[in-house]
Amino acid sequence: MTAHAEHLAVIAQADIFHNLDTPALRSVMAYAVAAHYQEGEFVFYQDDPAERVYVLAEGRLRLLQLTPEGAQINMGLVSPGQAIAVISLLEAQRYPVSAQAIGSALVLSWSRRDLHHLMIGCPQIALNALQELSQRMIEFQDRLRELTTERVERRIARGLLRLARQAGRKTEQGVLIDLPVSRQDLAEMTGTTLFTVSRTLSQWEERGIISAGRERILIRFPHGLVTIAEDLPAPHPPPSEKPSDSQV
Amino acid sequence: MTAHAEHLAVIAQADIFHNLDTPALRSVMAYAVAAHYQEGEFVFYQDDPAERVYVLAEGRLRLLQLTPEGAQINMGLVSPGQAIAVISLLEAQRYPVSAQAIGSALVLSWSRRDLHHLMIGCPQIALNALQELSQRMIEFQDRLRELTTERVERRIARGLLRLARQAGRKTEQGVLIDLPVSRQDLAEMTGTTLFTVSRTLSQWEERGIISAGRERILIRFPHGLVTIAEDLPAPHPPPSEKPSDSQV
DNA sequence: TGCGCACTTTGCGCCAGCGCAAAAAGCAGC
DNA sequence: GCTGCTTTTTGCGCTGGCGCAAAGTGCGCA
Repeated sequence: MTAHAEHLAVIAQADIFHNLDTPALRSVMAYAVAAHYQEGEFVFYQDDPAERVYVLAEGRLRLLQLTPEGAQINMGLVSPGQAIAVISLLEAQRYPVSAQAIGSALVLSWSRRDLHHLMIGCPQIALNALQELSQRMIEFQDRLRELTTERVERRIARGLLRLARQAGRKTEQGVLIDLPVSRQDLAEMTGTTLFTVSRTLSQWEERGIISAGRERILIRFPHGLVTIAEDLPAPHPPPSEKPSDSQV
Repeated sequence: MTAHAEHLAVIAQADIFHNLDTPALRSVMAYAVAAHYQEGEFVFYQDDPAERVYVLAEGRLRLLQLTPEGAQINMGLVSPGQAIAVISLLEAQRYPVSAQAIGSALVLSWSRRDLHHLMIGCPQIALNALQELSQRMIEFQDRLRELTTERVERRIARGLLRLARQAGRKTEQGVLIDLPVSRQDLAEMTGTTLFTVSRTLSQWEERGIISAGRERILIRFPHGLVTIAEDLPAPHPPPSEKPSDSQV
């Protein structure tokens, strides 16, 4: 389905189309194709020929990579305004990951040809894309470093903080991860197993740092997580719900 | 030092300046600054304000990232023609890694302003940069996946194969890694310790797959490494030097 | 030719985190 | 409220790979 005028605002919000003037935005829109996806549907599959560049308008996407053995790891979360599959700009490439909708999602996309054409006419788009990619690159470098040098507990703490940043919603209880996140998901994101994640979360729950349920995590005391992530000397014990463990 | 005409050929070779016409190349050159570095010198340091984009003309660079604890990991190798620190295009960023010369190196660089200006005038440059970044992104994703899902031995095998691809020189003995690579370096690249690397290489040496010395690695039987990297059922034993272990 | 340094090997002990199995707890649909 | 499915917890055993110490080796330099 071709994009309508209603999508113009969305396009203007996207990182990759920042700082474009209205005529430019209009021509971007003219080439856009919009599509809806339901929970669990795939926007594209890893290893398929990369032909379109996507921008997420609404909802969230999960990026998955399959290992040769069939195991699956979570390469990241896409929030509205982000572009994915920029690799499609190059000829004869394949998608390096699969993109799957979490909940329902609205996605805009452009063919390689069209976006290439738009970029030539409006280099700012290419610069924006470069910007976005660079940022993501840095994030990857950090994850890589964490993975090679840090213990599991720290990695999980960081993973949770990252999630909170990307999909956290403040409530009076604390920061709620506004997504169904299973222990398995967290394990994939941090390079460990669901067992270890489960044990670690339970431990944090006892300490009052978080409060976790089935595919639901509430961070009650974010600073506690930061402490673990940065390996600081444990600060004040968190404001626990329970009356007084230490005084009994 | 400002670039001279002699650098034009180098510039034309760089991935980021592919497919430019001669006038464009000339203006690129007009803004370039060339600099030489000796073994071990740093082109830039992590966390310094990112102000220039670099293209390696000759030699090799090592990208290093420091952990908060002071440990250091090897984030990659830069070969001639590659661009680094593209992040500098954005305002107010800092270099996410340090870049250090291996042997002597010739580096061209452009200021944020100038390169930005060049890209606006010639969008192809931005597209090329996007291309280069995308490729590197995929490599990072792969490393990330390997790190979370694969055993140490496989990671070392892959690391070695990657090195061979980037800096391998064919000889009649096999593929020689044309760089001083210590066990420590390999350990940083693959997320393990120099002890484990040492043990693993010794083992491979016994099997005749490689032949290693002080900061020197010769891959005698690349297929053996591939076998390990892909976890295939061990193929023919390698054509060992030693007369006949199995028949004695 | 010999010294000193940096890199490498090897032995030994240990434990963080994995892997599995089985039980428990949520959740959804009927 | 019951049934069945998915997610989560927990116990237990195990081992890959780390960490350290000490000895060995190759290389550059005087």
